[in-house]
Amino acid sequence: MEREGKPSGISEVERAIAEALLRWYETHRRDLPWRRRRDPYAIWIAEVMLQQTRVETVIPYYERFLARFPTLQDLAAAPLEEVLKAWEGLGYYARARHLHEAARRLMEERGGEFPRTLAEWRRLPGVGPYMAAAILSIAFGQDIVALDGNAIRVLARLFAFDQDPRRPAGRRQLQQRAERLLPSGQAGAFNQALMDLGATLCTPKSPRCPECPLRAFCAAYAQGNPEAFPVRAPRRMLPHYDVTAGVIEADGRVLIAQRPLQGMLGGLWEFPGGKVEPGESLEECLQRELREELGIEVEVGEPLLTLRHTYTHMRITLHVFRCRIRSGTPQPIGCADVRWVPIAELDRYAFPRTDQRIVEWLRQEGSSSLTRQTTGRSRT
DNA sequence: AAGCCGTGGAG
DNA sequence: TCTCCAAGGCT
Repeated sequence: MEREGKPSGISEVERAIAEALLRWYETHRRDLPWRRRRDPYAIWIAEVMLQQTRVETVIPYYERFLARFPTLQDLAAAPLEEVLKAWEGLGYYARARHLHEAARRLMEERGGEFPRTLAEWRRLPGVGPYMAAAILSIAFGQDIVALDGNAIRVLARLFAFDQDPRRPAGRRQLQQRAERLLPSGQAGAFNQALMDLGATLCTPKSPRCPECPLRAFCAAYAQGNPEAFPVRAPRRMLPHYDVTAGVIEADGRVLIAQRPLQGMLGGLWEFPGGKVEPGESLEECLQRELREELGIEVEVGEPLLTLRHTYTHMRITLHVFRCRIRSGTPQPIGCADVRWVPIAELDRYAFPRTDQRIVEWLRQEGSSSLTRQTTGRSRT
């Protein structure tokens, strides 16, 4: 008794798995902001933000972003700077640049109409195989499997899948096996059910198998080693770098530079500086960086603060110094732009986390020195 | 193919 | 303090 529109040879077990999954999802699905609506724009924004990012982290960003850019038209019409500001602190900033560029293209080339095929979605910057499938299944109800990290983990355990799902061959294999499970007309629920299951029960460490609706079908559970799946590659050691940054104040303003649009933290603003080279002192590094990036000669003053930070592929210790310009006028030589900004207006610019901490420090320093001044004046 | 790309929370 | 890693995509 084959159902229509499905691959042939769907077994009773495969049907039972999908049924158990969907039944569990009906009662256990998480109430998330982007699940309260079904328009492609909202789903798209959520999917971009959720890349490699926890739900709890995304929610406040999502709410603010949709309030600020309610429609595709609003997003396309906005300056990139405002989109980056809305993204500030969320990380992986290329997502914001790609999202903005894609919105502009959708408006210009399609009159604001969203694609309805995988191939068309994939042509948009920032849209990969997962996101295209997720949007089409969730927002358009198309019968397409969307495998994210959660779904991959759930399925790898369900099948005790011994290949590496990050490699193309393993990925294709898992995709095919997932498609056999997909109940037609319910791909959106099916995909999200796998994600919720992976996020809440079938977690990377200490999965809560006793509560799992798929326990009876799970090969890894039967073997007693669910944590062994999916197979993962060993981690590499993170290199460490010493980095310097300069705070240059003049006439009540502080100098900030915008990072090049491409590459790490692209388009964000920072206090200029850079990596210390072998055999170089912190002061020498800062002088060299400011000469190379801004074309100015500086005198390095007092150290202000030291920050540690871990990025995806390196750790840094950031040494922040006050600096004074000896000669030259700052120009955007090794950066996208340069600006003198009153400390009170720094919050208009998008900074990476480390520089946000410097901004915070400057504000406190400013208010405390203001307190000192006020106290001093009152005594005079 | 494999390295790059942020951040914060959990354990 | 340290490791792991979360609704991936780009080059």
